[in-house]
Amino acid sequence: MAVTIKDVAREARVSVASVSRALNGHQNVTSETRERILGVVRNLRYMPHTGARSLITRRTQTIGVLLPDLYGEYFSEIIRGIDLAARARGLHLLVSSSHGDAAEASTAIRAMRGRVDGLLVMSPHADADFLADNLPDDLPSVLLNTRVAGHQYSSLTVDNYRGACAMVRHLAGCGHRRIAFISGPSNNFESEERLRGYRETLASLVPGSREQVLRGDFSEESGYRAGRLLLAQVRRPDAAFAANDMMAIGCLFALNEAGLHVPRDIALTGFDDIPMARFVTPPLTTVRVRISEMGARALERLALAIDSPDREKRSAQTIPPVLVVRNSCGAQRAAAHKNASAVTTRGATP
Amino acid sequence: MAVTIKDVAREARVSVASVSRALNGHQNVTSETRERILGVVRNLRYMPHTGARSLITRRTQTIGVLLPDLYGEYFSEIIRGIDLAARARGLHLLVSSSHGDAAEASTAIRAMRGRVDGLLVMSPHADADFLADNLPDDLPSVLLNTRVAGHQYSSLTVDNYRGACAMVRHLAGCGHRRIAFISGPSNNFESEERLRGYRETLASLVPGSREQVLRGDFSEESGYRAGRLLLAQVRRPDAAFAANDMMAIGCLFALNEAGLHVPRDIALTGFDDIPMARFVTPPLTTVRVRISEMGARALERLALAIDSPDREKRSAQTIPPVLVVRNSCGAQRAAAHKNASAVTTRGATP
DNA sequence: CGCCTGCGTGGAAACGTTTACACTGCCGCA
DNA sequence: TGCGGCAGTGTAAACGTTTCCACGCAGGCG
Repeated sequence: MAVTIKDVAREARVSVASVSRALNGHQNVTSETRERILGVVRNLRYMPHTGARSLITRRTQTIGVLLPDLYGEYFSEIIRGIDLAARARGLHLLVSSSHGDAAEASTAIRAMRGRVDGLLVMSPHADADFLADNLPDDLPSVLLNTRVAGHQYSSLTVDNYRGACAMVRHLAGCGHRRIAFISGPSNNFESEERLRGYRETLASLVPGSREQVLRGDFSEESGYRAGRLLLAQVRRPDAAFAANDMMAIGCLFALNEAGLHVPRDIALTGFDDIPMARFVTPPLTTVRVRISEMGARALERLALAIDSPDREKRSAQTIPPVLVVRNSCGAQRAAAHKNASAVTTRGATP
Repeated sequence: MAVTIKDVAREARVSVASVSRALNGHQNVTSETRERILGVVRNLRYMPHTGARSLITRRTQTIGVLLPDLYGEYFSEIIRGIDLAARARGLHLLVSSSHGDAAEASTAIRAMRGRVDGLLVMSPHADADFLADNLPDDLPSVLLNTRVAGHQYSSLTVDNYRGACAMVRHLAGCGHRRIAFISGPSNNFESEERLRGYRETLASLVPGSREQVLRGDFSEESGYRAGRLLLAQVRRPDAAFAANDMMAIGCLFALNEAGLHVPRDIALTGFDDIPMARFVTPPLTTVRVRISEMGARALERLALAIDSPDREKRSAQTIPPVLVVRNSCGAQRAAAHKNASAVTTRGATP
């Protein structure tokens, strides 16, 4: 049986109230009794039961984090950013991954009731109905890259549309005309926005061009398959733009395997700027999202909302991404070297 | 104010006991009342307060995970594996990173009291004293790659020593004689074991050889610095073995930058087999740890210990790692292609 | 007809804290 | 001397559940 505050009180010959006061640093307890109590606490190796405490204080010092998945560098970076900001504020993290399953996401959120002070939800496949049904309205929440109706929730969203626009503009600027797009999963907000950016920019910038969309699902494997499909075409595009970096890397594998050289034979770009993008050969031209920073920022907003729920202003913030030009698009001659990848902001912030 | 079980009871004109029974699927409640209660639950959008529930049931369905850091693919993979296994068992995850700080690790563990059913601790810098002082002995725990005295705790440990031995043996077998080692942080169990493997195998296999150890800290940056140091030497080694993949990748950058070709000019290998190891050029010869699998296994053991604490047998399991030969060591001619990297078990399992 | 059984339900204790409130001395001041 | 106030401490309620126990009632059986 674990030692409780009562055991400490008995041993120290005081009431539980005094033990509580001593432990929480309240003033109204003599230093003598305080010392005695703390001594007993050490002896008995007493640790307060945080669960019981939070029942009465109504504070858990914990943030619930709901992610669609935990696989790959993208989510790893998100969590890292969140953790960084959480640690700075002494908050703990209860993480859950829903694997794109709405039912699972729903139960995950329910399971958090009473264990967290706020919710950080990243759910690119969620729609307004889902949120309305599942998000407790008494729990401060921040939505991350989630399709959101209006000003009903606090949200932080990467401007995927503009990012994709910037990339297509860049590729067109490099002289590429036949630009293929490797899309993410259907019904995914981020994927859809990136696709939209590709479509519209291609149509407006390269008149008479025909779009070519290869369906992927954000996984390396699907990028590889898309690459194989590209290779099989009679008239290959001169550039491929993958909706995220992992698919670009998978595609790169397929192209290399077939003996093609990127960017000489075909340009290839991605989206996200995961750490790995710098390390592949050639280094990937991509759209930088500052993933961990985004996670940290989301947590900051949530923490603010928790601390002062009264003046919580629910607003939708948009983060402009930034085009990062490396070697895979053929725009750069010089060999890339560490930390010196050129960063261009062309068109990312209008 | 959030809606509680009392509100539901009042609305449904039953006692809280019946509501509880209806919600938990107990038998002794007529289907009529059950329906009525569940209807009210839906109407009021009632969600049970899991915190209050766990106070009385003494189950939280949550596992505490303490990691030294959250940065990079290694930890990302660990978490993924843990999450995978946890989801399969309907368990939640409370994660904490200690950033190598013992005090922080200590408070993190304390903060978990009453919120978790068990603890998964990865703390390569912890010693027996720290564990004895901070690990509650009434809480089932599993230690991951942690220096552990004996049979006092349940633990899962990669055989870093043998892994390093296998790598040095392989490099020597490739004809390399001057083999440098880029070490991890001091006072880190895993780092020390890998260094020991390097030292002993080098001494026994290459008589008259002189070891060369460059001090790193597992970060890419430190690998890069080690690479610069290697380049500055009058008589360069013909192989460098980094204590983890990220340092090998950093080192690779430094070497490439200087115009050296790996493996022609110098062989380079790592440890861990993080996903990225396959994607760099040349693909990295390394020691495969099956990181996510290890995380999953650790969780399985913990879950078992929680379910039947009576017959919990505290034992120290060791996982034999496996040598993965790719191109960076110069042993292989053929171009690597997806999923076809040769896997050799030489010496990994005696 | 009376009693036992069993089923559905309600009352209340318990989980481990925090905290509002009450109490007890003691000190200082009028 | 008497009284107010205050500092230190204790009592008990509260947080939102689960569950033990008791109760009432219906039905079956002797």
